[in-house]
Amino acid sequence: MHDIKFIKNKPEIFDRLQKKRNEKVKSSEILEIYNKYLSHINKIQELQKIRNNESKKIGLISKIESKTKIDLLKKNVGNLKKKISDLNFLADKEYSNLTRILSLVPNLLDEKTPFGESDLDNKKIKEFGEKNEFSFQPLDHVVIGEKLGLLDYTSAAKLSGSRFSVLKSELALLSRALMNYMLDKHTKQNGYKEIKVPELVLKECLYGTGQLPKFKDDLFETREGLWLIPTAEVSLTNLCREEILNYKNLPLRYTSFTNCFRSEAGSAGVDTKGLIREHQFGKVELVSITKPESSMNELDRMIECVESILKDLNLHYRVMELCSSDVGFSSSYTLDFEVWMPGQSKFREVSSCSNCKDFQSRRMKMRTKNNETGKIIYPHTLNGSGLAIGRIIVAILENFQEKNGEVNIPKVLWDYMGGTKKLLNLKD
RNA sequence: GGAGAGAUGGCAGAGCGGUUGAAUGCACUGGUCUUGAAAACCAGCAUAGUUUCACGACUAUCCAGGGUUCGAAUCCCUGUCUCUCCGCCA
Repeated sequence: MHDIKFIKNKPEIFDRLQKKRNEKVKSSEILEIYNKYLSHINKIQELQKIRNNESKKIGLISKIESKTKIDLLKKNVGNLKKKISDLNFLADKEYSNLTRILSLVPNLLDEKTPFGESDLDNKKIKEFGEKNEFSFQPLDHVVIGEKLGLLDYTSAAKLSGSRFSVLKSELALLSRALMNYMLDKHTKQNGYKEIKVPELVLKECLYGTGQLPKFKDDLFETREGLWLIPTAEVSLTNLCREEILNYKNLPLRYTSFTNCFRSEAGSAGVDTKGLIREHQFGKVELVSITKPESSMNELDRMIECVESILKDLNLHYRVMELCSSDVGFSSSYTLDFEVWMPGQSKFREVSSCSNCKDFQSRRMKMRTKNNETGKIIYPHTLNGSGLAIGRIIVAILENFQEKNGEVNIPKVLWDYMGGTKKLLNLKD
């Protein structure tokens, strides 16, 4: 949510940065509604002041004055009440109009975010490792998994239809190993606090992080009005919704493994089979809540935490700076991590790290009191995948496959795999 | 799901329908004292909004939404949540 006073004071910046996103909103229409609202509010407060004074007067003189005189006073206040409630009705109308519009306006882009018209304009800022050499034609993860008898899409379709997976035996274990390894890394080495959170949340949470009201169609809603989270960012960030956080405790760093649920409404026909794009997938998430001035440093730190995992796994990846058309609704500046997938001959996103600045904290009324100034301020929120389990499984299957169809497990996972170092082809 | 109790400032916890935005304690901030710290003492300390160059003034808020009243933290209704007891259940 935007600070209306910012729009009022710096309309040209607001308009320029929204235009950079290709958004149509104009500060002028927003301010017009806001000014109408203010004029009602001013009148209301004036009348309320009179009402309060008159009521106090009645209380004071009620024991001395005659009944008729008091009744007259009461009648006058009664008239005021009617005017006040009429004006309140008008003010409420303008206010809900204002919030309805503002709730659909995306975050202001950071000046660092490059301009671009599609994901083709994203800028590569870093690359680590290099493409594996294969003496044979590397296979896609679905083929590898099915050949090994560890991925079962017939069963998945029987249970839940398309965009679901059934993982078996060592592959199910690999999924669990990755979760444990990543959580251990983030809690023991990277300073994050592990939290186990609900995966069904109230709509207020989704409003707070920015998925609602605009992206309703991407989410699953239950009959009871609870919503399945599309990412643990929702649950973790909303832990601090409507809180005044202790300034001294910042930054807060949370990590959690959850299942994530996405309807994938807009991606019909794309990646319909496999672990790349599923309705349900596991992900370890990182969330940081920081003082405003240190959020960009925190993003750098978060990136290192994500990189530490990719390096451990020995994966070839690149870091992309998202351009203006590709940065998400709530984010101001985003970096994506893409891992090379030889079976598909392309880089695929496995993590996205965003600085949402005070956009989410304003939406969810998360605040903190600056000790030095005594002012109430909005902290900055950041989130990053650390990482998406399904896509990392794809990366492992495709990058470490051998000619006979077997797959080597990265060394850091051996202990987590109970000593299993390789996915064996037991069929042949 | 049934029966009862409750929801007040960062936390704990008072509060007769009329200067109660709200006692008190803790926490927090500043000061005195101390080599430093602790302790003690003194002072400050809710949030949102309007208005003002500023000091300030004003308005709203005691879970949420309605209602009664000239006036509600205080009375009434509805909802949400929490706790205790019973039932059911991973």
